[in-house]
Amino acid sequence: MQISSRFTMAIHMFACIDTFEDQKMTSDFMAGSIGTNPVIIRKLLQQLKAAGLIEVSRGTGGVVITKPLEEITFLDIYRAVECTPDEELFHFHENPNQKCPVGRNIHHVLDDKLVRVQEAMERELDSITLADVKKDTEMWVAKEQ
Amino acid sequence: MQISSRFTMAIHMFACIDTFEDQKMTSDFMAGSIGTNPVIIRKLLQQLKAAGLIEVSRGTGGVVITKPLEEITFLDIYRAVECTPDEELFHFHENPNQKCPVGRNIHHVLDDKLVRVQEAMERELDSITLADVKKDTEMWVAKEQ
DNA sequence: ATCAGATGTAACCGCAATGATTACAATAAA
DNA sequence: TTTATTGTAATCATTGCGGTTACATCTGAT
Repeated sequence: MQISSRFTMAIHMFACIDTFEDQKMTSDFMAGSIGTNPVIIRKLLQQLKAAGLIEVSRGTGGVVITKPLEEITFLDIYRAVECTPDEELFHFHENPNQKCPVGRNIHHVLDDKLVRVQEAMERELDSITLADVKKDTEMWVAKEQ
Repeated sequence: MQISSRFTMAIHMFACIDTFEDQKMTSDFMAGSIGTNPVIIRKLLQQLKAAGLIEVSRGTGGVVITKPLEEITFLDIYRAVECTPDEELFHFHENPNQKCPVGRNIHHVLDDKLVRVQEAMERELDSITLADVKKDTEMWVAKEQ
């Protein structure tokens, strides 16, 4: 299974908010840039707001990023929009047979290994920030000229 | 989204095949240990066979692991049973607006970063082998005495 | 006070993947 | 030939995703 496109959409949203800093950013505008529906954007806005990453102005519209870009990591965004049960990357089969020596111990054997994999992934997510996105966006846009 | 339980089920299957090496291993037995249906097991057997990790004896039953356990990594198993489109961990939103400077460049900006995260995860998956599982299974089973 | 333009949110829809289940043909060995 | 097993198709319920419509709510401007 893949990580849902909410993650890349959320990063795209931040890129819009920052790139068009001088304009009032609306869910309609972002939906247009991302190629989706404004309601999808508003749901993501709520998730990002709940995570404390943005503030949204009701009625008037407009979004403000609440922290410096270098303090918002991909992991922050991933956790904000990816609703994984118990934050667990791996779904463990739920009824191993306790009467079988393998079934009885499979969790003991695997849990730490799965955690290692998840942590490796999260470490890398945590090492990338929106400042990196800003820098590279500006670079690619400049390259267009 | 979570990685499907096929992954932990497949590892559990290998643990069964190895632990009960002296017995003929059937899909019924493994289904009993894992707590699922024999048909689920047989589909997984087909995927593991297609990946060249096992051989299955039709008619009579029985499974043979085709390589030394230390040569089968979690990444091998992950790739065998987890059917992700194009092996891509992240699902990218599909219609970024080419008329918007952000939408036009978002792939350029993000692709390498997403690859870094995926590679970090796969590197860790590749560092764990079935030999590790065998060792720890034996340890935990011994601890029961 | 009203209006225009936003957000917030509920209620659906269609689609796809997962895991489970039944059924049965094909196979191999006793 | 019988028996046990695999291979596989068909079906099902559930879940999550992404999309869409509808509408209440809010805010600032006129």
